Amino acid sequence: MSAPATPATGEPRREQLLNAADRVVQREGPGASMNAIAAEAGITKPILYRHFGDRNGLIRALTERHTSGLLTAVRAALAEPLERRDLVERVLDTYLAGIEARPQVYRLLTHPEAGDPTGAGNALAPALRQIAEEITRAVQAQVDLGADSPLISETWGRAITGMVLAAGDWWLDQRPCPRARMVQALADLLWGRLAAAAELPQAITPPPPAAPPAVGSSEHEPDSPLV
Amino acid sequence: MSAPATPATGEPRREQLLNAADRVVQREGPGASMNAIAAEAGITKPILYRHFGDRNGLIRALTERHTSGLLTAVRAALAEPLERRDLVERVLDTYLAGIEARPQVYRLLTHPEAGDPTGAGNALAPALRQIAEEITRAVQAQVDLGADSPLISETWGRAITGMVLAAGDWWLDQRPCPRARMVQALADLLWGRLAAAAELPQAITPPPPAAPPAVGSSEHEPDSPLV
DNA sequence: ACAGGGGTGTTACCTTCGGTAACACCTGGC
DNA sequence: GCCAGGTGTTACCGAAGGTAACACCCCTGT
Repeated sequence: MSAPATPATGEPRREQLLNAADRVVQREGPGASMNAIAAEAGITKPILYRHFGDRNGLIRALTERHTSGLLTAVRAALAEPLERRDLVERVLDTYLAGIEARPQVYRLLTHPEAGDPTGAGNALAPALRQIAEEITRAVQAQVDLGADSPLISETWGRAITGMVLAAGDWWLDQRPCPRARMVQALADLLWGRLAAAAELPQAITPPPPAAPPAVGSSEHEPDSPLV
Repeated sequence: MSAPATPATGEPRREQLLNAADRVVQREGPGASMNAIAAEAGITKPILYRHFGDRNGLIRALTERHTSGLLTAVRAALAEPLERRDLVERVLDTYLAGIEARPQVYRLLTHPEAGDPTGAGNALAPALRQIAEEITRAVQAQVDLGADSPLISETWGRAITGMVLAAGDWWLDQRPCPRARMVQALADLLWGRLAAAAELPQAITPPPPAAPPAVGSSEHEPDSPLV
C-alpha cells in the first residue's frame, strides 16, 4: 500500500477528491471534518490541502460544482420567451426543482459558514448572489421601472432571491404541499395578491402572548439593545 | 487579584458577562473565542460555561437580548390600526430601522452558526423564525385568502421575512439609498408593481457572459450535480 | 543512461478552540 | 463552627484545521 499511482480511471485527481468530499458531505452534512473527507478518499489530509488550499477552498469548489447546474438552469429559465407571469412561475419552479433534487447538498448554498470571521457583509452566499444578479439583470432588461430602475432592480433582485431562498428552505424542510402549489403561492405574492385580497371582517386582533405594550417606546433609545 | 468578589454594582453576574461578550462580539464579530470573551470579562473560561452551558448557550442568550427589542417592535408595528399598505410600510420601516441601529450585532440574527453540525433544517435563525411567525399570524388574521389561507399565510410569512432579510442585509452593507426609498421599493414589490409595470420595448436579451448554451440539458439527469 | 521535475503519498507535529475536572476562596445563615 | 453556594483558578483533554519534512513513482529531456 505504498504506491497506488494512477487508479485506472483517467478522471483527474481533483474530481475524485471532490466526489469523495461530496459523499461525506451528503452523509454528514457540512461541517464534515477534513480528516473524514480524506479518509473517504482513502488518503490523508495534506493532499486535500495541496489541492484546495484550505477548508474553505474545498467547500467552495464543492459548492461551485453543485451550483453551476442550478445557476445555468435559472439563467436559462430567465431567458425564455414567456409572458411575464409565466416566466416568473417558470423561474420559481426551476429553482425549487433544483433544490428539491439534492436536498442535502443544498445546504452548501445557504450555509457556507466554515467559520470565517473575515467575511464582511455577505449574508447571501456567493451562489445566491449570482442568482440575485441574474434576476436584477432580467428585471432591468425586461421591465419598465422609470428613472430609478437600477436601484429598484437591484433591490428586487436581492429581495426576490431572499424570498425564494427562505420559502424554499421551509418548503424543503416541511414539504407542506406539492411544488406547483408553492410556485403558485409565491407567484401570487409577487403578483400583488397581498394588496388585492379582501380585508377580513374582524378588526385588528392584538397579538396573543404580546409583551406589556411598551409600544410607546418605539423610538430608538441610544442605549437599548436593538431598536 | 485572588478574590474580587462583588464588584460594587448590584447588576447580576450574568448580565455583566453578557455585556462583556457583547463588547467582544461587537469588536470581533461572531466567532469570537470563548477565551477572548472570558478575558474581556476579566475571568477565565469555566465561569462562562457555568453560566451558559456551552458556546451556543452564550450566543443564544446574547442573541435573545438583542432580538427581543426588534421582535417586539415588529410585533407592535404589525398590530397598528393602519390601512394595509401603510401597515406594510410601517413594518418594513420598523425592521430596517432596527437593523440600522445596530449593524454589527445584527449579524447574530442571520449567522448564529457557531458551527453546530447538529442543526437540521433551520436556515432561518430562530429570531427570524419568530418574525416569520408573527407575519404569518398577521396575514392570516387580516387578509382573506380563501380555503388555503393557512398554507398561503405561512408561505408568505417565510417568504416576506426572507425577502426583507436579504434586501435589508444588502442595504445595510451598501447603503445605496435612504431608508424611506428602500421601504418604498420593497412595498412596491409586495404590491404587485412587478406585475403592473410596462414591458420594455426590446425583446428578451440573451445573458451577456452566458456559458455555451447547454440549455437543452435542462431536464434533470440523475447523475448531474444539481438540476 | 541518468538527472530532474511534477504528482502522489506518508508520518509527525503545531496551534487553537470548545469543554471539563479538581481544587481553592469568600460570604452568609443556621 | 460549619455547611452551602457562588466565584474563581490551574491544568488538562480531544478534535479540528493546518503545516513541515520526507519518500516514492513515473515520465521526459539531454
